[in-house]
Amino acid sequence: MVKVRIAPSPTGFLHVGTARTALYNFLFARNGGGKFILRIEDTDIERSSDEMVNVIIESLKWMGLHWDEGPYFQSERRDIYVEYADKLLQAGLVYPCYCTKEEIEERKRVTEKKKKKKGWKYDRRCLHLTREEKKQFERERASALRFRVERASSFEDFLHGKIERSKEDIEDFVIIKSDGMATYNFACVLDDHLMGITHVIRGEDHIPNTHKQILLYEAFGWMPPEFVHLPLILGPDRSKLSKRHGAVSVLEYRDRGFLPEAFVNFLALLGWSPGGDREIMSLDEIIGLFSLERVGKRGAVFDTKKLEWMNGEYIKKMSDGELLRRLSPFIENKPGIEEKGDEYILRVIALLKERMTLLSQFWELGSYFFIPPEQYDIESFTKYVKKGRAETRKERIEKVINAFKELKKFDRDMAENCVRGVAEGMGIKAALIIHPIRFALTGKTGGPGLFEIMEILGRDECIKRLEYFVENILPQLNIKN
RNA sequence: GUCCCCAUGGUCUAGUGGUUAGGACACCACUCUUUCAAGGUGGUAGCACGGGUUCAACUCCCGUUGGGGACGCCA
Repeated sequence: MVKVRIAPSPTGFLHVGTARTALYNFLFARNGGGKFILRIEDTDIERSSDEMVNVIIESLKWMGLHWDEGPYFQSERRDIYVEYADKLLQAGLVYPCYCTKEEIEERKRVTEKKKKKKGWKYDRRCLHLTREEKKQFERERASALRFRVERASSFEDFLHGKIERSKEDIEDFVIIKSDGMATYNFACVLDDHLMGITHVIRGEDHIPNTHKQILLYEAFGWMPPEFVHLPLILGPDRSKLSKRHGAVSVLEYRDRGFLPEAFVNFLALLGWSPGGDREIMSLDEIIGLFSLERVGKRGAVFDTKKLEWMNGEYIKKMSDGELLRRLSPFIENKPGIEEKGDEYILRVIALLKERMTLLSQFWELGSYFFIPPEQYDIESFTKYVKKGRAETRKERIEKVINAFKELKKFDRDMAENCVRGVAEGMGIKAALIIHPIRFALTGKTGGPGLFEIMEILGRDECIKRLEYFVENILPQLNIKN
């Protein structure tokens, strides 16, 4: 049975790239009936935080990636790492290193300056210490443990095939830090082996690490797992996606109004394709279709525009009731929401959902259903008037108000007949009067059909807003009648 | 700089030796409409280059170029 893991580090929020890695691991496990485990790689005690652990967990849950085991914490497995490190020490495969960070940095700086290029490798100073020097250091300094690299490393990557690296290109790397904690490479190998991980699916930026890890597997005499190095997710400039490209935190996407379904669907397609033309797929469908063979080798640019499009597709397909639930965090504290109630909001959702691409747009697009316009987009409206497509004579709008006052019933058809009737009576095209009315009611020049808006607002509210408009806004327009 | 990875339109991709190189996003135009979206129709745009292999290369091999990644007692 396959067993995979996602191993994020709680030194920051869950990154979009890590999220995609998590997703592919999850998909691979679910598709093959295997296990997906969560392991928190918090060997950097300084930089790890409980808060970030929670953020990671919340992010994975939001995406619907449920794990079967864990979370395991590497910070709790320290004794295991030390025990295994000791085995390597006994076997003479690792040696204590007393160099301080500063000393190493200094030697590195000097060497690189002399060679006029980058590419420092630990100089093995502590491997060649005399007995006396060693004794001296042992008394004065804490030691780290370095792995003695004596052979080349080679492994078969699932996606890339054979990847090799000569021993000259691998430095003697630290496996136990001077604080006694394992480094990433060491903890990772031990855990992957001890936890029975069969496939290590991770980002391509780990390829250099893999060579070190292979050496460790060999040192212990263990079978390494299958390695699958996924291409990276790129920013618009084709470099590794990072904060400077904009939002990279999963929760940020949630908060901006993306649906997890859309987010996951989009991420799945960033580097994988089911073949053919399918794009909109549920998580279950993706699980059924997923295979590592169909994962590409090319880094993919994270295209927010397409994500937004996809999100809009999901919103449009979603039932109004479900949408109401999803919308709640975005509107619960807005004015008028509480008073109007779900029934009313549902009617607004029906009008707005085909115009929304993000959940957060509901309020921007339709706040006027709940409170009178706070702002009127006079600039846009003026353009309209100048094109001769809107009428702004006070009397004409007043005629509509009066006609409305006569109406006993008020639904979209009544409102429409009424407005069109007034226009006809004045001998002008209905559109000329429709535009200013929309503007008076909503403060905007675009939006759902005017008569549908009217039906929801109700007769009295329409009259109120029209009167307010005639008195207070129209004079500001500064347009000759 | 060294090592490693990659290469189909602006972006995500289908393609697996013989295709008018297909789809989606974005963009443009038209259409629909009271507006904005959505929808419909159409359009611009691509196999990085050079050598091989082959009757035949986008597809296979090599090189060049270009892009990216790693070079931490971070993960």
